[in-house]
Amino acid sequence: MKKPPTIKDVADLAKVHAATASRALNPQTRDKVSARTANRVLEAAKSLGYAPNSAARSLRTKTSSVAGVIIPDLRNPVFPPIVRGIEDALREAGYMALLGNTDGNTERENELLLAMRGRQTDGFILATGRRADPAPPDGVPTVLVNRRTDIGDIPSVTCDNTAGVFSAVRLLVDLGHSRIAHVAGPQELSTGWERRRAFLDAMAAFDLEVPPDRIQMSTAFTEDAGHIAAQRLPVDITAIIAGNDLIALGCYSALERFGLQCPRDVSVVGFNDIPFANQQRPALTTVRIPHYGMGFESARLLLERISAPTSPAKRVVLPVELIRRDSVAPCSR
Amino acid sequence: MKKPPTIKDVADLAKVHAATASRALNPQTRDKVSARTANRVLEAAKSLGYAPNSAARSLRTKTSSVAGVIIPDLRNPVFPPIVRGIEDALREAGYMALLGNTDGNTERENELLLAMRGRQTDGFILATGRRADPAPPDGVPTVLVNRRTDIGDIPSVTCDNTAGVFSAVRLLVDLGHSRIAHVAGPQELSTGWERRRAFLDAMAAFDLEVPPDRIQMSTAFTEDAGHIAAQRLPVDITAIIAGNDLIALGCYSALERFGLQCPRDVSVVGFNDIPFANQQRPALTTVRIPHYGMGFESARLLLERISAPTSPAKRVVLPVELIRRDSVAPCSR
DNA sequence: TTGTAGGCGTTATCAA
DNA sequence: TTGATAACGCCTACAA
Repeated sequence: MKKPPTIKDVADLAKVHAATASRALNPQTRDKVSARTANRVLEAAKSLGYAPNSAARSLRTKTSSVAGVIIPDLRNPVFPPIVRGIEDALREAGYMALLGNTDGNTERENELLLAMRGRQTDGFILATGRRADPAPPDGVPTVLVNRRTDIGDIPSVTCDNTAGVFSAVRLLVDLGHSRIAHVAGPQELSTGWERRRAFLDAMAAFDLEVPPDRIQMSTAFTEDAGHIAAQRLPVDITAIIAGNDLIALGCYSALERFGLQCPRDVSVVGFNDIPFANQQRPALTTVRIPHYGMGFESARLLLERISAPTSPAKRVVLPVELIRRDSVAPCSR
Repeated sequence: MKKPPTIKDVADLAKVHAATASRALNPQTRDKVSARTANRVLEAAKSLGYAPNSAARSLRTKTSSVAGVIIPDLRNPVFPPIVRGIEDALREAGYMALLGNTDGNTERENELLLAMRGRQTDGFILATGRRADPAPPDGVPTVLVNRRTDIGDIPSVTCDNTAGVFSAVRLLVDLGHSRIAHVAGPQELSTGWERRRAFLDAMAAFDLEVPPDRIQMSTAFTEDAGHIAAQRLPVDITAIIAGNDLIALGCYSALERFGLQCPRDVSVVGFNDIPFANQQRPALTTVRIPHYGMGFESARLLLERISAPTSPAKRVVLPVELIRRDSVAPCSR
């Protein structure tokens, strides 16, 4: 178990001084070195399998090229592609991701933020979407993904929830539906709140009534919670827009329980287009959101902020796409 | 945005030398300092909001309390729960996870290993293990999860693929099947190889023939690859054991294409029990593996190795469970 | 273009 | 028990 090579080893092998090796190794300063020496150094580095010691570099430069990524739970199917997108964008810039799960627990989130900041994290990407979250640790660049705060003081990357719900409502209206219900996600999360908001706006735009009992709150973005909430809906509805796909699946099972068939009796639209949405019976009509792209963009935005921390807080909104499958049909009642 | 306090600031405030402050702050060495001074230092630290600079500490101690986790692709549904388990176990020990995806690309894997090692990673958990992978070069503690090498020189956490396949074969045999086929995963991966091996052994144990064309290789653990491989199977088979669930879904669509019904004409068994396996039509019978537990155990094992690097390489094998659903039925032919 | 020197914050070793 | 000192590996003025 020998110790990894240092820049000194590389320099010795290339017969230059460590300072020169440093300049040759760093693309930023490479042009302050003759091309010939630079090549020699680069080759020496490769032959030794040299990797810069980032602790030393961090100590010197006060940056770590590491971003903290904090999400509620990786097992929620929306997050893997987001995290993957983040990682790909970070990698392009030589950054890596420190990952942490909070299970929606604020205390744990704060612990994680503290622990990561102690590890010299250059910035944070948070997907832990409460609407009223306190501003993150000051001075450390932060970007929100898939959520945003009510006051727009933190840069964020979200998808166009409003347009997505509007297109779903429009589709149902075009199919003749008017008694449309909404099983909303948790209202303390920006996604749950925005989609309910958009639902009300869209229904109003189409001059359709929404009696209070046609909106039921699901306590979580899960199939079980959706099932429970859907059972409270009145029986005269002909279509449901669900807060997300898992809630939509909960609606499926609730309908089944009431002896109703989808889409014959009730149409259902989800949100997210998770994997396997197209394999459900019936295949789920849903609003596809660009998970990977949102992750990717959020990392780009973070990198931007890291290099220009005082730039104004952008809010990026990515377009969504309605994917029509078998869970919607013309209104029969 | 003023710079954070250093140990020197704490020492000055407590009127001691920095070295003493360091001893007082570190629980390990606290007893080398008088209780009175220790208290003074601790209070000074708190009042300044002191947090140690982990870059400096890493530089000095060569440890970082960070583990590198390298997987092929987070979007593959088996990995999120594994990674989550890893993270939970690491957190218990004050560790964090640096995550990297390789897409099965060896070059990228080496890049990642290098970059992570440069970041002072204390150890690695690899879920990318090809069977013939050489040991990681440089004595950095490493654990494989969900994979292992043919020579057992690297600690690993896997599930009992052999028992899983045996129980699947037994179920099918009990249902009267004898012309059982296997759509195997990639043979350079230990999971693909072990399951095929176990299939042959199990069939032999039940005195059943396996003509060569009843084993077809899938080039990847994906639905598409499974579909393609399944199309090459002879038509007289009455049951398929798939290398994993995604391959099993590929078998579903291949059967459909041949006008065969599952389970009426052909029974299908998968492996892994990914989310939504129970929502397929028909609901997939499969071998459930303890994803989260494997991740958790692998992190525990890594921590063990970090504290005792020369201990013998354990190989942990976790039990699996056959989940019977609607994709198997008594043999009708 | 290259070398020299100093310091980032912490901790381990040695001396008092 | 405490203090002084050096060193971890890298980067960057500054000097040559």
